[in-house]
Amino acid sequence: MREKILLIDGHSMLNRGFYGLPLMTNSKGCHTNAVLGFLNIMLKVISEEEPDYLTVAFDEHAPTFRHEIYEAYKGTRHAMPDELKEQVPLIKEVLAAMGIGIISKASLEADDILGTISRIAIRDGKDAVILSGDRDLLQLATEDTVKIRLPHTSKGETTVDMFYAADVQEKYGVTPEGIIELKALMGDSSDNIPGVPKIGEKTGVALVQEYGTIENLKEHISEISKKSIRESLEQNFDLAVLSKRLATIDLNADIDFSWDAARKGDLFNGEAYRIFEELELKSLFKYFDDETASMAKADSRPEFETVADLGVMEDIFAKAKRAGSAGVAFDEGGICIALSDDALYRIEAGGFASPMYLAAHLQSMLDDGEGFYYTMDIKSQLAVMDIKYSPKIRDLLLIDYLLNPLIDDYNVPESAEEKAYAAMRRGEKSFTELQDSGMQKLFEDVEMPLAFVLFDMEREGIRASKEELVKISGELAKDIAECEQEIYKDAGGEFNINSPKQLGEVLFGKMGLPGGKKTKSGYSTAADVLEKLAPKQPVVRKILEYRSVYKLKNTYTDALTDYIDENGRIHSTFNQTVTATGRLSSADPNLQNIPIRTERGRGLRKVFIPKDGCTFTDADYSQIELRILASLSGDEKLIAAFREGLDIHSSTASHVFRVPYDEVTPQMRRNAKAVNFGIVYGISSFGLSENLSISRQEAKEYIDQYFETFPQVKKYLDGLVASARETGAAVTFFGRRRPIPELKDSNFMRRQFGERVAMNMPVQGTAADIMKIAMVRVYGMLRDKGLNSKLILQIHDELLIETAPGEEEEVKSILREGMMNAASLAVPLEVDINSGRDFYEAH
DNA sequence: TCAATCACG
DNA sequence: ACGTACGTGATTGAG
Repeated sequence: MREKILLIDGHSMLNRGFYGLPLMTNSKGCHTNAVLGFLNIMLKVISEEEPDYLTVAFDEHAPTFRHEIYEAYKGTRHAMPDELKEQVPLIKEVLAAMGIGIISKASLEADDILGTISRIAIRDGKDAVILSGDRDLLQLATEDTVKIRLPHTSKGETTVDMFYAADVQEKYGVTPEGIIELKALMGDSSDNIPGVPKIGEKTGVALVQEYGTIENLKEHISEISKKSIRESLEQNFDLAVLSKRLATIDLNADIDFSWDAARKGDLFNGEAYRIFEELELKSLFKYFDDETASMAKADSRPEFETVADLGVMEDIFAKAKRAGSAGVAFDEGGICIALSDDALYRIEAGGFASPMYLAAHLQSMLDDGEGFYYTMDIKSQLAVMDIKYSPKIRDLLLIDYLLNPLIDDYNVPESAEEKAYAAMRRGEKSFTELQDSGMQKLFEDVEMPLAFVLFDMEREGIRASKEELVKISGELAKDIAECEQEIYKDAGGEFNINSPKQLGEVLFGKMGLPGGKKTKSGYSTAADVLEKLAPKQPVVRKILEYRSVYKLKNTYTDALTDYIDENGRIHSTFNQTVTATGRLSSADPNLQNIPIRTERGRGLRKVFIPKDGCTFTDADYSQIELRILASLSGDEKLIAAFREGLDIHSSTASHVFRVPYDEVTPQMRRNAKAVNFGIVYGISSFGLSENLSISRQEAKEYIDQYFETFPQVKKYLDGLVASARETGAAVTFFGRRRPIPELKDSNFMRRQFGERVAMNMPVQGTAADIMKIAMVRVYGMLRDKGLNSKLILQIHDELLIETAPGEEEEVKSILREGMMNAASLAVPLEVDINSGRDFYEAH
C-alpha cells in the first residue's frame, strides 16, 4: 500500500467553515464557527482517506508576490470580517495541539505550498490528497496520484467531491492544466483573478478546448467568429496574460518540508482535548477515548484541598471572611472556597460538620464577611443548601448574562469546585466590566435578589388536578379520533395529518385546493396560510380543529400530567439567562404559554388550583409596553391618552382613522391594535399588511397616519436605531444592554432585522426590568409582613400569588403597590387584579 | 438535529 | 431586487 498525504488549504477551509455555519460564540463571546466547520470537514476527510501524513498550508498576512501583482492592478483586497480574523490564530493553535504540521511562508500563497508538496509526493512515490474550497486547485490533479477534494453543500448535507484528472475533464470539460487557461480567460472573482471581460464559463471552456493555451489562442484571435468576444480578447489580452500568471500555481516553491514533520500522530490527545474544552467545542469530545478525556479533565481541573477537620474549617471561614473577594460554591457534599490559585479548599459535610452547621457558617460569612463572594449559578445551588440573599453574593452567571445576553451557553461547570474556581478567577474582572457598562444597579438591585425569588417560586410550584387533566385528556382523545376520520373521508384516504409534507400533498396536490401559496421546502400549511387560502373549505376547518385539539392534548394535558409531583404540584424552571431582552422564560414545563385565547384552551386553566383553603390572586400590568413607549418617547398625545384613562387601541384608532373616539368601530379598533403591536415590534408595512390581510399600500398609510399623529414616537424610534448603530447595542431604561451585530451585517435583510430589534428591545426590555423590580418588591413585602401567601408564577406582565386564607386584601394591596410603584414613568402604571378559586377564574 | 407548527406575552 | 413583524418553549416528522 502506497503512503498518502492529506494537504489542506488552511484559509480556504476556514473560510468555508465560517460561511457554512451560523455565527456561534462560546461563553466568553469568542467566535468559533469557522474553527468547528474546518475541523468537521477535515475529520470527515481524514476518516475517508486515512492518510499517513498531514499538512496544512496558510497564506501569510503580508501580501505575497501574486497578491502584489493583483493589487497593483486593482488596488483592493476583500477585507476579512473580524469574526473570522479572530479565528485564524485559534485554528492554528488547535492544529498545533493535534500535532498537525502547519506551513506558511511570507512570499508564498498556500496553493503554491500545496502544489509543491504534491509534486514532492509524486517524486517520492506517495499519493497526495488536496482538500480545499478553491476550484483553482483542480489544476494540480493527476491521473491517479494527486486527488483534489472540494467540499460541497446541498440540502444541508456536506459532501466532499473527489477529482482526479479524468474527473476534472468530465465535470469541467478541460484538463487540469486547462483549468489554468480557463481561469486566465474567465477569471475568478473569489480569488481576485480579473480574467477577460465578456468571457464566462461557457466561452472560456470552448476556447480552451479549441486552442489549448492562451498563447496559442493569441495566434488565432482573428479566427474567432463572435465579434464581441474577439474584440474583447484583442483589447484585453494583457489581462489574460496577467490572469494566467495569477492562476498558475508554483510547483517548485522554496519551502521547508519533511516527511517526518508531516507524519500524522495521535490527533485526539490530551492537549487537543484541553483546547476544545477551552473553546467549548463540545461536539468534538466524542472523538476522544474515555481515558484521554478524563486525564485531560483532571489536568485542567483545579486541585482543591479537602478539609474535614472542624478547626481547620473555622480557620478557612475566618480567612474567607477577611478576604477582599473569594469564589464560593456548594453542593450536597460541602462547600468549596477559592481564595486564590494557591488557596483552594473543599469543606466536606460529615460528622460534626452537618449540612446545617455548614449552612450556618456559610450564611454568617455571606452576611458578615468583609469581601464579596462570587459564585456561579446561585439558583441551582440553593436546592441543596438554603442560603438567604445577601448583597455580598455575586453570581458570575448573572454578570455574564448582563454583559452579553446573546450567548447560548454560559458554560456553567458541573462541579462546585469548578464553579468556585471560575468565580474566583473571573469574578472581580467581570464585575468591573459590569460597572463600566453601567449595569451595577440592575445587577445588585434586580437580578441578584431576583434569583432567590425565582428559586422560591420554583420550589413552591403550582397545584394541578391530575383527575381533571386525565378527564380532559380523554375528551380530547375522542375529538381527535372523530376529526381524524372526517378528514380521511374528505381526503379520500388515510395519511399522517401531523406531517406538513403529507398534508400539503393531500391538500394542494390530491385535492387540488387553490394554489399553495407560501413555500419554502414544499407547501406551507400554517394556520394563517390555510385561513387565507380557503377559509370556507370544510377540510381546512377540520384540519385546523384537529391540530388545535391535538396540541391541547399532547402539549398541555398529557405533558403536564407527567410533571405533577407527589404533592400534586408542578414545578417549572424560571430561566433568568436565556432571553435577549431581559425577560424570564419558563421551561420543563413551560407555564408561560398555557392557553387562553380560545375558550376550549382556556378551560384548561381550571386544572390549576390553589392549595386547600387558599385562593389565587392574579395581577397584570395593563398595556405596559405602550405606556413605556409613551413615557420614553415623551409623545404628548400618547401620554395624554393614558392619563385620561382611554382605551388605548380605540384612542389610536380615533387618531389614525380620524373619527371621534366614541365612533370607533370594532373593526377600526382591531386594526389600530395591530398597528400598536407593529410599532412595538419595529414596524414594517409588509408585516402589518400580512397581519391584517390588507395591501402594503394601505398598511403604509396606517403607519404614516400613526406617525403623523404621534410624531415624538417616530422621532424616538428613529433615535433608537441611530444610537444602536453608533454603539452597537440597544439599551433599556434601566441600562440593560443587548448587542445588535446584525446592524453591521452585509445582508440587507439581517440589517433590517437589526433595526427592528433596536426599536423593540428597549420597550420589551424595560417592561421586563419593571416586572423584575416588581417581583423583588412584592416578594419582599410578603416576607417582611410575615404573610404565608406565595408568589408562584410570572407570565411577563402578570403575577400569580397563592393567597393564604385571610390574607386576600393584604395581598391585593401588596401587588398593587409593588407593581404600580416599581417604576415612576410619565404615565401611571395600571394594574388589574383578580382573584379566583382556580387559574381560569383569576385571570 | 432541524424545520414546521403553534401555545403564550 | 430583496423577503420581514418582537420575545419565548414543546411537539412532531423526517433526515
